[in-house]
Amino acid sequence: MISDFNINNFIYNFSNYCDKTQRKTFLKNEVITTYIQKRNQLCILLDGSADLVRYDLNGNRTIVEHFSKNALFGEVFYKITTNNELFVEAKSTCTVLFYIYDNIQNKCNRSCKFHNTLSEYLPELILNKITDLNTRIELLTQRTTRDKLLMYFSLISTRKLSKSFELPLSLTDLADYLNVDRSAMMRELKLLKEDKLVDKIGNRIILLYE
Amino acid sequence: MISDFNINNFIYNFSNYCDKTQRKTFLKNEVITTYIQKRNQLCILLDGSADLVRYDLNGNRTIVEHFSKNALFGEVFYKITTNNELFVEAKSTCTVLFYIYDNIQNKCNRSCKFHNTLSEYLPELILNKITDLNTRIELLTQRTTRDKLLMYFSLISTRKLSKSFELPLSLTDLADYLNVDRSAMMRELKLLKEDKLVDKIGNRIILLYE
DNA sequence: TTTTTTCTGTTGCAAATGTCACATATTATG
DNA sequence: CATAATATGTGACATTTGCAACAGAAAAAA
Repeated sequence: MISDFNINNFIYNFSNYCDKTQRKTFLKNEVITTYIQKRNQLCILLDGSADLVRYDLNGNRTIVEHFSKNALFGEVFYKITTNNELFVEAKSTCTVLFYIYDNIQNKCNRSCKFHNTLSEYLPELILNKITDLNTRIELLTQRTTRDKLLMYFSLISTRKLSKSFELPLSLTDLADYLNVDRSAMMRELKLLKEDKLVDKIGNRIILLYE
Repeated sequence: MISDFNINNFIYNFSNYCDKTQRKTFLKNEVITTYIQKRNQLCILLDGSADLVRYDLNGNRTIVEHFSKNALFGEVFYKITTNNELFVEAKSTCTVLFYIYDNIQNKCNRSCKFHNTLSEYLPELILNKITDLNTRIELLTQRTTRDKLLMYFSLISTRKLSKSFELPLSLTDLADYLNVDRSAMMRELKLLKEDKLVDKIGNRIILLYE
């Protein structure tokens, strides 16, 4: 397991010494990158959180992925298939490492400490990314809005080790993340309350089952 | 880019010489593995095709992922979050390499040719897996059944370099892959034909737009 | 071959979801 | 602070989707 200390340590100490990487800071709501060209750009979110967002022709907004600290993203991971534009938007102040991924073996030079360390950490970061994507697919393949909400709540509950937690998202964003209409989601949330499965006090969700 | 020749060559020649791997063949419809325990199993599909399938409590069947030659799968990539059982089922005769992934650096011994070669190829296989998962998410986040069908057809069309192609799936499987009810999907398919966007002759789909 | 099973195609109806419109609350911003 | 912008919450109505049931076609098994 990679500790936050380790990864931050390695990035902050070495990334500026490698001429193939770039480190940049973004304010909330700034666009970190777009997936339009076909660059081999690989990004590591060193700090903050961000969303990969798509707007379709009907004006629907979808939060395709949510990234938090140490997440990997970027165009290397994407084959452009649709005409829709994809943006990575900062949800808070973000520090991002940009890196052109040609080949992990293809280091800038043999003794570049940054690249050696990146090679060491990358497998675990990648494994985390894949499990995140699989979890995302599990969530999206829930058949009903109710099931999506319950699974989402269950995920956060597990992460926070509590049946009661603050939503880390606005309800508007949650609907865009679950790929459902916001007002339809609000209705389902009300039904969950009426069925005494979930309680909601302000921004706090309390799971009432089990 | 990894050629099929290279990867098969390396696997078939070396996998038997490494005591940390296992190679096994499965017939159509056999269960290759389940995602129940939390082993660090990593599998490489050397030949054939397979589906990751989930059955939920209501009897719905979902094809979570589809794997073809050189795909990676296995429990390493999965955090078990739901109670649902996940199976990997062979769709044709499959050859699968099983490998316990503790650490890619953690080779059986320094001179094991298999592990050295695996280390070399794995990054590209992983990159392919991530792009596949991202494409899967794009498909699942289409808002309507019509959009899902059109995107799916577009993906196959691009892959086959033709507006006319045989469906590689039964319609029943396609519905389970798009996460929609089969008869509802059939209805939408009929509407697509009526709207002259798509033609369907037997198993063959012809895209009529653009 | 015959029989059985699975797949395709279709329908009416019920249920779920999306759309729109609006009021109020909350949060940003000048 | 006042004002604007955004988010929450709700309801009536339209549309989409799911469900169940069935018949015929195709494929698999005996």
